[in-house]
Amino acid sequence: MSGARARDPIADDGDAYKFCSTCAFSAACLQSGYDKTQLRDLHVLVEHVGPFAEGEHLFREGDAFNAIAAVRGGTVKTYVTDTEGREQVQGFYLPGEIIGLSAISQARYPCNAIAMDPVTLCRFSFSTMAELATRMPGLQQQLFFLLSQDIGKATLLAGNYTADERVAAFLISISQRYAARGFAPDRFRLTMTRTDIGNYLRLASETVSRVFRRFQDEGWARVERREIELTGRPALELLARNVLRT
Amino acid sequence: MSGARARDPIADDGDAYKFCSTCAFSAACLQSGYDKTQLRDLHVLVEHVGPFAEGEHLFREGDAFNAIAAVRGGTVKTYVTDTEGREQVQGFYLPGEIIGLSAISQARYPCNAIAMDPVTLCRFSFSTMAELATRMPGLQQQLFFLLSQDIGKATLLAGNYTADERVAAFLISISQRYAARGFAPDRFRLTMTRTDIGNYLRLASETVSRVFRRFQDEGWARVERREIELTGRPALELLARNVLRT
DNA sequence: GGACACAGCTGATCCAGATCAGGGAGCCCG
DNA sequence: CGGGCTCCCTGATCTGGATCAGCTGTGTCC
Repeated sequence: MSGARARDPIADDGDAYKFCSTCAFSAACLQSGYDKTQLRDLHVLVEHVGPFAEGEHLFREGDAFNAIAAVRGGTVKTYVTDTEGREQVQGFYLPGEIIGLSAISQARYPCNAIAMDPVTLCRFSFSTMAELATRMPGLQQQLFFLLSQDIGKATLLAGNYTADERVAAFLISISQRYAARGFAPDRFRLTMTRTDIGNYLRLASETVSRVFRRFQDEGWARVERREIELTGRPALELLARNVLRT
Repeated sequence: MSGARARDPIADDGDAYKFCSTCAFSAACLQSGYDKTQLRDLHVLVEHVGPFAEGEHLFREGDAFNAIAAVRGGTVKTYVTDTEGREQVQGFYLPGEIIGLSAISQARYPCNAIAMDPVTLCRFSFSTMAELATRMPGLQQQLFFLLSQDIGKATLLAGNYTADERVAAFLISISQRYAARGFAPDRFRLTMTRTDIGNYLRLASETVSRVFRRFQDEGWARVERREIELTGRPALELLARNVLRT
């Protein structure tokens, strides 16, 4: 059934003493040295929410911030709209990844978040979590880690890259992130349109199409509508190297 | 003497119970409710280092990370070099701003940091600070705040903007950051070359020159080598609006 | 003072990717 | 089943900013 699994990645259920295995917080959990009471504290503040339907907003720019959330299933897109009404996609969030960290400093969400397909979340009250983090150094570390990681991620796309480099980095990044959560890395289904990818990579959707075609002609990928198969990883990784800094 | 102050911004000295007034950590200090012992804890881990000479590296990509630092005086540039040897500037840090937060997640600095002019720093051991943060919720909050703020900053430059928008945003941002620390906002001296500005904004240095000239012709700024005077703030702010999201 | 290096400016040309235009394929709904 | 979506693809043209080339002004070192 690994084919089916690759097509519809969803985090497995956690239980009272274990996080969903894909979750970015599982690392905090895996650290030994906490008694069950503390783990229960951490679990108590998790609230499973959703499903949100495709196109539904999880939050909007300016909404009061009080919770961060881990994606359990589905894909979330965050974006802002500029004064000319053009959409700038800030990120895509796959199962196991954390949304909302950039909202801490302003106490309001600085962007909109929308479900690309049916989305379920684990929501954590941020203030409760921060309070708990003062008693659980491992949790505090994990929060620092996640925040710092997001700075790095945001910095990557700010660079000066060609369309080929950007698209390759996009594919390799998606692939790596699926792989890290245990999903098939070389075959997956994109949940977003070419326009969304373009708005994320700062390219026109036509350019995204053309680069996909070029990659296919080179034998580096098979692209059929949203179905992607990576057939020439090394070449793509070489292109992506500058962007991803690997 | 405010003219002289504008030309050479430097943070005032702190003392045993007070941070330098420009420092990003002063907020944690201003919060009431801590006894002097705790404040002393915080001060004890501050190490004044420098001065670093112009062109000297504060750290290099790959160096082990153990401390974050607040700029006390001077300007710091962070940058990476791509596979073709081209420099990508990631940021400029003015007095009061914090360097090194993006290193937390990897335990190594992900970029180089170099002094643009004589630089002095307040260096804080990060592990000690994190440990202290478990006992000082205000400090923990401040760290979360700073990290989250950096995510937002990094996101800004990733957008899709014209050369005019980028340069205007650069000038307004520098101006606002000086203003926030109590320095003259409409008249300042850039410490970096046109090439550095271009590498930061993802523009050729020639383009930066041409945009400066255009701004001058429009009467929005007086530019003479590195000396800048903003004479048409509203127009520049309008241009910068999309980038800075204000 | 003279020679050299480097920062900055400006003009001419080029090009990657945007924009414009049109066409086809899958999909939902009456 | 047909009509009208939206998404995606592809070709033609345009353009903002890069690149190339050359010049000027300002240190700085001998």
